[in-house]
Amino acid sequence: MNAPRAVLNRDLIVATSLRILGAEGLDALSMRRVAQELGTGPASLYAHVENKKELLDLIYDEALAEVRVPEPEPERWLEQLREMALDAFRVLSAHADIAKIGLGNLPTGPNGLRIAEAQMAIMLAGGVPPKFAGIMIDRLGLYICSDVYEDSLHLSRQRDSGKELGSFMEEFFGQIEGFYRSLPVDRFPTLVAQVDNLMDADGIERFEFGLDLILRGLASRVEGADPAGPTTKG
Amino acid sequence: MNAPRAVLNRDLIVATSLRILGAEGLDALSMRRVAQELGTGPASLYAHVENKKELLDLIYDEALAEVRVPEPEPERWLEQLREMALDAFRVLSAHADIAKIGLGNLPTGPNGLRIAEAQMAIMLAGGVPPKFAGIMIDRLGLYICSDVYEDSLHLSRQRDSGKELGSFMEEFFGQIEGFYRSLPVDRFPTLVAQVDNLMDADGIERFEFGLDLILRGLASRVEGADPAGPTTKG
DNA sequence: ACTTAAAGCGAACATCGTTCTTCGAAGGAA
DNA sequence: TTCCTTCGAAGAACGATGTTCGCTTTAAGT
Repeated sequence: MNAPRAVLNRDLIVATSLRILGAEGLDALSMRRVAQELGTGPASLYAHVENKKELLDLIYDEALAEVRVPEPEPERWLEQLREMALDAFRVLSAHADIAKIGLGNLPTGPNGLRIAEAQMAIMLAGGVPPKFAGIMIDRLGLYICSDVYEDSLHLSRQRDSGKELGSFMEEFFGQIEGFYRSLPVDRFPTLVAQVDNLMDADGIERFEFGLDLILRGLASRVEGADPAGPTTKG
Repeated sequence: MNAPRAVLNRDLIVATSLRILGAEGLDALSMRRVAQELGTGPASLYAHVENKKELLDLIYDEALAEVRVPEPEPERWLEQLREMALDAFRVLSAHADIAKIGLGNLPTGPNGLRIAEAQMAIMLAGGVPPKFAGIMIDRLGLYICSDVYEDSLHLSRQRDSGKELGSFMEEFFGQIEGFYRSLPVDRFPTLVAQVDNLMDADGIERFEFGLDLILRGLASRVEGADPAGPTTKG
């Protein structure tokens, strides 16, 4: 019986984990589940990976590989920053609740560094003061990750409920809306009156709104930049 | 033997949990730990609390009780919004890593609602379009919670290391800085050149910078507001 | 061919959240 | 007072988790 040895390796473990994450979510991504998928036991994984945290960091950076980075065009620096943020949002959203891993971990993997390098280059080319650019990388990453993470919690709840996405969201937000409407008007007059404005706007809309605020704020601190920001919609 | 019965109740459990959270962190806050502190077993808690998630939601709202809310002054709406955000940041930071609970949970507790009501009232008084105000409450809450959460991860790591806070932070960021400096210059030229600008600025400074961006961005979308934002520092 | 270093892997440990089940005491009704 | 109902207290256990220990098996080096 010449069963092939050394079938296990780091890349295979990472790829398998990423597949499980996408299909079943972060809660289902246990060491045992990964091992099971590879036809072995959990102990076998520890020869290739320090611990679970390292494995998570690895699959996070692996997911970031899909984020595209452009060559800096000084005239379009704000638009480029915006495009990169939207692309990162798209990629992270596509990998379900991976954003939880990125929250609070500054980028040390090759792809995280690649993205940070591109952001820094774009901002410096655009004339953003280096000190601002340094903090901006941090703030942008935090905003993107936290927003995707928030969305992922809804998806996780939907997965647990077993319902179909559309009907689940409808029911979920319907309940929230009903809750807000049932609040005592004397204590929360403004909130109750504005329920509609609290509830409309879906995920991507909210993300773009906040991103636009941040970029407008940055532009207002950079000399020569259009204070109206990259978009003028609304 | 008139041993007092019914020593357990919701408020006592919440208060005890909040004390453990502050002293030992979120990781140490298990149902068993809370029960032990109350001299009983974990099963006893379930008579007063649905499950752990509900308990966490309760202590989160309890912590929010410390956030002060002002009467709206239409002329100072941006400053008031800023003051509330800083106050919430202060309160959440004081309760260690409680911010993780608030991430992704829209406010349904009495204190969360009280804060949202005040924010909405301030913005409407200041002339912010209701649709913007609705999203702003969401975006501000997300920004505050995610930033405090990021900080709490550092504190958690420091707690596990057993070291004193100052020396831990110094060592931690020293390692990160060293790592960045050791990167290959040909692949990450801009990043390596700007290490100093990536690392300076401590927690509160970063938070205020991002908050300022968001508020400037909002001001630029509201007619009649000062496009330079609430502060002009930097 | 023999040695050695390391991967594979079953079993176990210490946790965790939660549930089942039993016990006991408070409070109302007769 | 005495009985009965109700519900909180709590021990034990279930199924999971991340991780470690120790043994076996294999591949590579000399």
